Amino acid sequence: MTNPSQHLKTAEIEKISHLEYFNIGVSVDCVIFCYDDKQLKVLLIRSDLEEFSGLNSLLGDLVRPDEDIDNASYRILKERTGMDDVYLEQVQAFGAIDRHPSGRVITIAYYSLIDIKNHRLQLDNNELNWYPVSQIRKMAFDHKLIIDSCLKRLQDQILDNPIVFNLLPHKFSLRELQELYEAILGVKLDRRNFRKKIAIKDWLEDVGEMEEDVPHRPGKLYSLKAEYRKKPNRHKIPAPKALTS
Amino acid sequence: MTNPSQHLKTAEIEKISHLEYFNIGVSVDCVIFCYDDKQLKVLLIRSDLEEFSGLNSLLGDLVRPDEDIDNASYRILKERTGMDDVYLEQVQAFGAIDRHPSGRVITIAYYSLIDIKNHRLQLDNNELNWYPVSQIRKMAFDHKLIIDSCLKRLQDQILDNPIVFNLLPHKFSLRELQELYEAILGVKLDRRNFRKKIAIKDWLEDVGEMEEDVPHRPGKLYSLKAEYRKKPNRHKIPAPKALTS
DNA sequence: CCTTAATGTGTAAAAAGTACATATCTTCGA
DNA sequence: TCGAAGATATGTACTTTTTACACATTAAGG
Repeated sequence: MTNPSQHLKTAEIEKISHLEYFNIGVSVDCVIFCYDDKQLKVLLIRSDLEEFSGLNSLLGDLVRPDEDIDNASYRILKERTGMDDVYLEQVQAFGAIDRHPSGRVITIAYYSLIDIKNHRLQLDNNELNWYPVSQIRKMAFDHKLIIDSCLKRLQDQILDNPIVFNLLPHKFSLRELQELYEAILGVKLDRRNFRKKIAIKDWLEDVGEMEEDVPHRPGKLYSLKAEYRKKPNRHKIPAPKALTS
Repeated sequence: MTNPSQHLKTAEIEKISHLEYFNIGVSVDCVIFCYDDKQLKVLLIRSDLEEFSGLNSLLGDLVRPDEDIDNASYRILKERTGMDDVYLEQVQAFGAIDRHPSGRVITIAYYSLIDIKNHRLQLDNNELNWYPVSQIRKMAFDHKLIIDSCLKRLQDQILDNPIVFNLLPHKFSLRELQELYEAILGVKLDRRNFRKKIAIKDWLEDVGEMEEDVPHRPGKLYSLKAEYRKKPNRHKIPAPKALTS
């Protein structure tokens, strides 16, 4: 009737850590969304595992023992995209026994929203590319499942929380915003009803400018009100804590 | 630009598993809800860690290397309550560096809904008890945070999904159901509007019986329609898979 | 048999969501 | 420079959902 995970004293951890319990790897996988060419896209990399040759996988890495899991996902994002002020949110853990062909690795899935226009990242590396979510089929590992879970979470959140603006430039037109919602939700929306709904939320302010270089009548530009634009916490990597091992 | 978690070949895993990366423990913690005495309660155990002396903690355990994380939470529930056909759902992982005083342990939180009336479990062990959610203050580890997250998830789900019935006996009155919703959501509901809303969902069927032994006019009894009563998947513990270690 | 305490039920008003059409502005090409 | 094309901007009637609210009925208990 006691709880082994509580029971562990320092000495005991040392004793068993290299035996049964601590033989599980923990990784973080990031579903990095962007909005480009009127499509919701995800950043994927060609898998370098033989078992998954020809398939893509998410960006991920093992969590370091002295690293918070949120920080691990920020680190991956920073390493891959160079960006560090991004929206990131944990979705859930995936822990099927055979999800990793090389051993037991439990992964924690995060999704991220970035503005591709502001941060043009170097994709010279042709192993790393953006793929439209709607066209993603087979993936390495359980990554298709992870993407689906993250997309669903995103869809559930955009109606109540002003988060999609992380996918857009600072200034945008209502048409762009509507097309983004349509891309995420996978439905067509009525323009007048959409504008009414957005107006009620009172998230936006008119920046007093108009679209430029569009081949039609330009629309007004808006931006998210500052009060909703709160930066995510700075995720400094803290000094390593003295560990027991 | 490569992904260490993918890179791992069997030999490499063996080489590093006892070094840096695999020195993280993975546990599962269960927020086991029941409904009793018109209150939502959680099953807690007195912590046996010195650091948390006098505090309660959730029921949890380390995940075994050959065990699916969902199965780990079922195992804990089975061990602690004797029940194995329960509603269980993962919420998220908690992975702050210093959340466990004895070392690095990442935990995955689940919540569970059980009907205390049907399965009277032996609480002779006075280290293990039910506590009203509304009265829980300080907890061992980050378990207060975990309980709050699980409660929020539960609150978000009960309006759309017929899951609260896992907390009730097979037959129940609409008053009992309403009181349960009130206990979970922490608000008072209007009786007529509540009944209308439940009627629209069409989840219930009249069992043709009345309450008994109540000190007032008895109400009709209802039960959840069979089509919504789908048992959770049987979670057999699978044969251990050959592992690399 | 009278009191108490709960069950059971409907309607009107307000709010939110949906369907839908016309005038205006800018570009572009004839 | 004029007209056509294509997008912006906007309001209203209709439907659905949500909310607020009161009274007759039933069984238990003294």
